[in-house]
Amino acid sequence: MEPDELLEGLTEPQREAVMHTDGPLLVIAGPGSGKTRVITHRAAYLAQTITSPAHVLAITFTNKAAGEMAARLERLGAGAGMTCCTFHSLCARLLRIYHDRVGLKANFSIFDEADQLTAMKEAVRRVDLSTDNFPPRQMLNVVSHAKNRMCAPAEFRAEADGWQDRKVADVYEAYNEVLTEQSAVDFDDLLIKVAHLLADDPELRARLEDRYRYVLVDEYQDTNRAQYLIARGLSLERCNLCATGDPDQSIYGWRGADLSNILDFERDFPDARVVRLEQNYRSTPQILRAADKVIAHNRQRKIKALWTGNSEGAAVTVAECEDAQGEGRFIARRILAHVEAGGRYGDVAIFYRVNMLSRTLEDALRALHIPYQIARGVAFYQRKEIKDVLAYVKAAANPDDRVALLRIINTPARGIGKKTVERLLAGAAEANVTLLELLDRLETVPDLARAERPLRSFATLMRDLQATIAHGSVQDAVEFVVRHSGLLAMWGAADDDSAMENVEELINAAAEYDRQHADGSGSAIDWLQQISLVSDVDAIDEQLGAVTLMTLHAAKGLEYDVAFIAGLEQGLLPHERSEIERADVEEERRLCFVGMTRARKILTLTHTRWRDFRGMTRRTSRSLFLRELPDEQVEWLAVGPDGEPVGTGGENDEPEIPASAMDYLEWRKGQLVRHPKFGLGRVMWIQPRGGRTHAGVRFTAYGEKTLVLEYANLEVVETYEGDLE
DNA sequence: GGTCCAACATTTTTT
DNA sequence: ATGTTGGACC
Repeated sequence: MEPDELLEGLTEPQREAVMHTDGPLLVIAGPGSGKTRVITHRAAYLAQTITSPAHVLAITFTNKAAGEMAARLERLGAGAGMTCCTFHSLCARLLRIYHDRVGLKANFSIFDEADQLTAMKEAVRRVDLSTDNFPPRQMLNVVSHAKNRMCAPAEFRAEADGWQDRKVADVYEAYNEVLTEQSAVDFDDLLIKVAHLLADDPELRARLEDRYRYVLVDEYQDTNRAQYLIARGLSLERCNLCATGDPDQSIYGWRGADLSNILDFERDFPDARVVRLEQNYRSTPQILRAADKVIAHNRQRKIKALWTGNSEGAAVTVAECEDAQGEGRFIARRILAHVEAGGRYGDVAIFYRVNMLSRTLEDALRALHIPYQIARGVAFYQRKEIKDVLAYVKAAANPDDRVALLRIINTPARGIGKKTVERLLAGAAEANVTLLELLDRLETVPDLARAERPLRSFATLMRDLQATIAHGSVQDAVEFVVRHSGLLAMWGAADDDSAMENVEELINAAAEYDRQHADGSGSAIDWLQQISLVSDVDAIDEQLGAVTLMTLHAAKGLEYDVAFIAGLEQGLLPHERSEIERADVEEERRLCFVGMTRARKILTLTHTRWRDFRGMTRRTSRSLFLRELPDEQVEWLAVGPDGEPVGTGGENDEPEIPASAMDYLEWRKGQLVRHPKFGLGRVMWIQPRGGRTHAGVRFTAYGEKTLVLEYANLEVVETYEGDLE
């Protein structure tokens, strides 16, 4: 496509953004304002007018977005040679090249969450602390936060306030050591190591800036400090940084995203051009107005004038359902109605705040035979059988990766027990060799006794696997593991068909990778890297013709004709963590805003009166955000248990939220109670837990249920004339 | 050294 | 409710 053609059909501000070639550019783009189109056309325009594609770097938020951008560029005839990727994959690639400058080997591992947890446990133990007082999970959070702020252990210690903090600094330092020993990095390291590389090596920085002369960063509102430094580092001299984003869609503050990156862009680049895209081409006025009304309640916000020229559509619907099952049925029926009216399943998405909610929704969809897919790419790779297979490949590809090797040294059980492993670890530490190397000189390890024989055959297995990896395809490597590791026999013995099916899928994925790298550019390490960096949305397939389920976080950047948001309840959206721990209700509101603005034509928000949570039922109250909707053009429905509307909802008949536990001292074992939904029952047990009071109540009609007294809205029944049991 | 069961905490969101 | 962990037992 010719440069002029790239400008066709663009509005004035869009054209301005596309044609701004040199110098800093900030595009503040409201939802549905054609942002993707603008950055794609701008990248193509750059590549065709003043530089070659090889000098353009486009950084997106997910691999999927990167892939789509590459595909669009190709359609525009400007794709070849351009780099489209995420921050993480860019950094991983750079580190494969410049690994020695940051103390890594070329075949370094990328630790996923589970690996990180294992490493953290070791770190806590190593500094002689108890995992009870320093929970590894929590430590990882603290460390990740520090890393996102580019705060190294030494600085962390300098800021430390009190004994506890200093100990955490020790843990942080030890954790990094544990990773480095294994030539491993975590997700945050990918970013901060590259950020440091750029800061500490001016010559290399200049070379990279020359390589990537034009940098585009999408979803800039969700970048953290390290990502900011990388973007800045790559545009230090030429300042050819184009950032696009929307402060109202910043939803990753909990992950260290720093809104000031986008808010201070003009201060960072005083001569920055700022383009605002405020016209929405996506949604009906009803949807946009509702979303705008909600987001307007945020106080820390720059006012943005969202408007649309789209024609009027249906009112936004709010449905109050009895419980999660009713909610699922309601949504499923609506989807069916949409399809009966000529719509397609693929037009529809269901969003929710927490993954847990997908379960009942899935049940409801399945019951009505509605095809669906869940955006959950990572979940597949977290399955035990998949992790086991991958651990073999990892351990062979990076012999320093102790976490991987220890995972599989006795999986399946082959007679290498805890004692033996301890001896091996001690032997490896003493001889300063990797475990894998030690396996080739077992004679130096004392007291192996009957473990020696399995060790020798394990050593042979791993050597053969390494040879397969070196000479064969990725598929060969995976198949070698499945065939020779004994895993297959283990699943067979356990009658675990799903494990075998999943591994089949893994082999397919490996084969697909091989096909895409038929030119010999692939490697097992690269494949593993790709897997480490998949995101949930990467798994979704628009062509599938199925309803798509995903979290609100995953929904960013996507759009659907018909969108549902489930679970608009206090404690869920906004999530209770944000209400209590931090004053982050505004981020929750932005999340709600993101969800609402995904819809093109029909937006339906649902909530339930009762919600099951960790095995107990509790009364809910309507989300704050529902109260913030406009009065006009919102239809309030009350939905019966079967999922059919039974009237108008929206009245305020709700119980006032949490009464203190003190009010419930009257509850005793054996007490007769009446529940508004389950009817008559008897209290079987009471147990205070975490500031709430849990109780088991046996209902005449519904059997025994576990309830939270503070939420359950129970009524004491003093005398009862009838027959209870 | 391996297996099985019970107690326990837990997850909000994700590269 | 579900998954993990550690301890008892084979």
